[in-house]
Amino acid sequence: MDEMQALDALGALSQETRLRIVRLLVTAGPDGMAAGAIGEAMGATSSRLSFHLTHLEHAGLVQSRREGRSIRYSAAYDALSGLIAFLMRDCCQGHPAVCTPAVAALAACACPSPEPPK
Amino acid sequence: MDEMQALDALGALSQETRLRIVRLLVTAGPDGMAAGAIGEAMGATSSRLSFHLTHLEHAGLVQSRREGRSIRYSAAYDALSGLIAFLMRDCCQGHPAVCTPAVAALAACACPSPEPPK
DNA sequence: CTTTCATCTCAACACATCTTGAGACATTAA
DNA sequence: TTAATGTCTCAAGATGTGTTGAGATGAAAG
Repeated sequence: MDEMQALDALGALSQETRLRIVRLLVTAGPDGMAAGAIGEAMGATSSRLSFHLTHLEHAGLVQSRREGRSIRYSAAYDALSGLIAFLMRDCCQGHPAVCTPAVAALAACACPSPEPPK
Repeated sequence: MDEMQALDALGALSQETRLRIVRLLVTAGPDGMAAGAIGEAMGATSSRLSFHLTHLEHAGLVQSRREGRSIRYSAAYDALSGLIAFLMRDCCQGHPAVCTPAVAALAACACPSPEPPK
């Protein structure tokens, strides 16, 4: 991810409705959700929702596919991890004061670590 | 870091000038840089620079202290790591597809890992 | 083909953001 | 005090963003 993509992604995520959409789609899994279901969960009108979904798609953070009458949106996991990696690489140059606590916080969350302790 | 702080931080970073200022200040170290030196590095007028620095300070991403005639700005490392941790926790709930590659990308960068292999 | 359903597109408006230039404020030196 | 330096504040204008409502499009059912 280059700087321009990162700026787009950051801008897309810096809006309450869009951040919540991404959160919803990440937890929804790779199959994603139909636009209607997202709108219901967000309490958004169809045109408002369409505006934000288009914005997120242009920023590369979600992807869409038609399925019958509805359109399913799903999180672009690679773009999200790319953004986080960009922030860490960009911030961490010689300064682990940023990355070390961030990774430590991740270890304390429910996610499996890169090397699961199985 | 809660959602509102994260939105502020994401919005602050989603602007080219401000993202570059943060990058500059992170690499400048804890002592930071005087506003004038930042402006020179960015090629920005004093009022434009002041606008962006104030924006970043309100978002909690930088801090300032007066030093003689000049004002030194420095990166708020804790806020930056807090933002990254927020993104990972928020994105990673049950979905290591985001966090695992991000942490792996970090390991490939010049930064010391949380458990240095010394 | 017509209807229905799901979603998108468009124009309009309000509001926020970024940039600029002029000037104010605070700090130091003469 | 006066002058010089470094930075901030303010108002104005251009541009960008988010919301709404009305209507268009596309897909499936009758």
